[in-house]
Amino acid sequence: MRSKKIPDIVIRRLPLYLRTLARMAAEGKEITSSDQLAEQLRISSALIRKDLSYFGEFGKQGTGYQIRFLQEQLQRILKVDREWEVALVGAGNLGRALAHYKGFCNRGFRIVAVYDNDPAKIGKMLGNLKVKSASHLVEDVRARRLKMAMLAVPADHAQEVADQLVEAGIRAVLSYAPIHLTVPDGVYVQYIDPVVHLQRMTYYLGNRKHSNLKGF
Amino acid sequence: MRSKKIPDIVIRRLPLYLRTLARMAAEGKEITSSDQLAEQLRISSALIRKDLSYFGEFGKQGTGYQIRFLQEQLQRILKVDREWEVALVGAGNLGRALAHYKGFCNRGFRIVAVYDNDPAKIGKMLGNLKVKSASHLVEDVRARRLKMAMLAVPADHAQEVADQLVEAGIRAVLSYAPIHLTVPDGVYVQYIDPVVHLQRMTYYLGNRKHSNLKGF
DNA sequence: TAGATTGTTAATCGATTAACAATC
DNA sequence: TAGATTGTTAATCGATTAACAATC
Repeated sequence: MRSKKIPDIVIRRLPLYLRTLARMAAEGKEITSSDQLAEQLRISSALIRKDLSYFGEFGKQGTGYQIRFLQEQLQRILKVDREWEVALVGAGNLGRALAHYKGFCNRGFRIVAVYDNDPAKIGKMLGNLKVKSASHLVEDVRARRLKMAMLAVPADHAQEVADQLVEAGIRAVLSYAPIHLTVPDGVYVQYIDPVVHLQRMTYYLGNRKHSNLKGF
Repeated sequence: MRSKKIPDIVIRRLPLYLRTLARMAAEGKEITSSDQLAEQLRISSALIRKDLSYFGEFGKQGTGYQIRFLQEQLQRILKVDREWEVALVGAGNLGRALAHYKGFCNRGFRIVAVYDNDPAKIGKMLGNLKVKSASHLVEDVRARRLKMAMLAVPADHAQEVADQLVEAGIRAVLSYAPIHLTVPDGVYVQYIDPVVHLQRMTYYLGNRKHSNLKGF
């Protein structure tokens, strides 16, 4: 089963399954079905069953899936059955929001260091972390063997910082800068750009205030 | 050309084209080609030409695309050749970061109102906006005829706020809450959940610190 | 048992790519 | 003109769905 290459599009859905399972577990549910998951996620139940079947047989005919068990399996598959230590670069408003965000810790991640190049910010506390000088980034990240980083710096510094992160041994970057980063093979980048998401919706919005006035 | 339904996956790429074009324009370039765009975006040039051809003929054989012109066309298609007024709900750390973010204004969006239900935050300034009570949200948003909103509230309030936004006439929501929102047909939702993005990368990361020790 | 739901196959659907005539 | 690049078609590739035997 693990033998043939699993499509990235399948991998990309697994975190969504995990999130829905967590929700169900929080509601006290113990068992679910591909139909229930499908309804929550607005995809077909066949797709969910097929996705899961790449990795094993996690359900029981006639019953469905044990939520706790399926969570554990997906966490293992996605390698979030552990805690990844993450570096954060950028201690501006966005960096602060990320540093304070409570949602990382129980889903596999913890920010363990914050860097900035602004002397006014270096030394200040962000949550329970002291902001360190970006000049220590490379040696520091390498010494701690960090593999993941979040990038919350202005667009015009993003590539430069990305280069440093790669040099320091970072393998996965979550970038909030609205530019495409160039990185070597084997380094993974995901982007979050709120404007892109907003622009994906405006296409579908009618032009006029009174959209019930069809044709006018 | 506008007659047959355009696949959503095409629409989803247009903002990325727009972003790359903006970058090129900022660098002083005036003309580009599907090959150049493709290289930047790591997709095939044929795909770019095909995507654009859904909407018209924007290039010139032998020459390529006038960057400024293509930007204008894409902005028009995505309806971001205007400024959309956006409501922001949630004045916590994330809300603050969004309120201060400079990247909205020149890409079609402006936050014009901020709401929170925390008495300690109501009345405070967030950037140049005064935080208003969430109790005014519905009448306020409706009166201003706002069509878009950003949701930066804790997960356990997100659905409730989403319901209010829909009631107030909001047609598109960008949600930062890590849960699936249920909304009526005709209301569009996009999600930003950094943990999902992180979890999409860990699958590909080796387990061990010393990943050069193959097999051990 | 009867009912429900899985895992899986084959069919369908849709998206991407290769190729090239048109043409700037 | 010669070279370059578009817009578009047909072929390929990949993803989703429908259906159902297996089985809990």
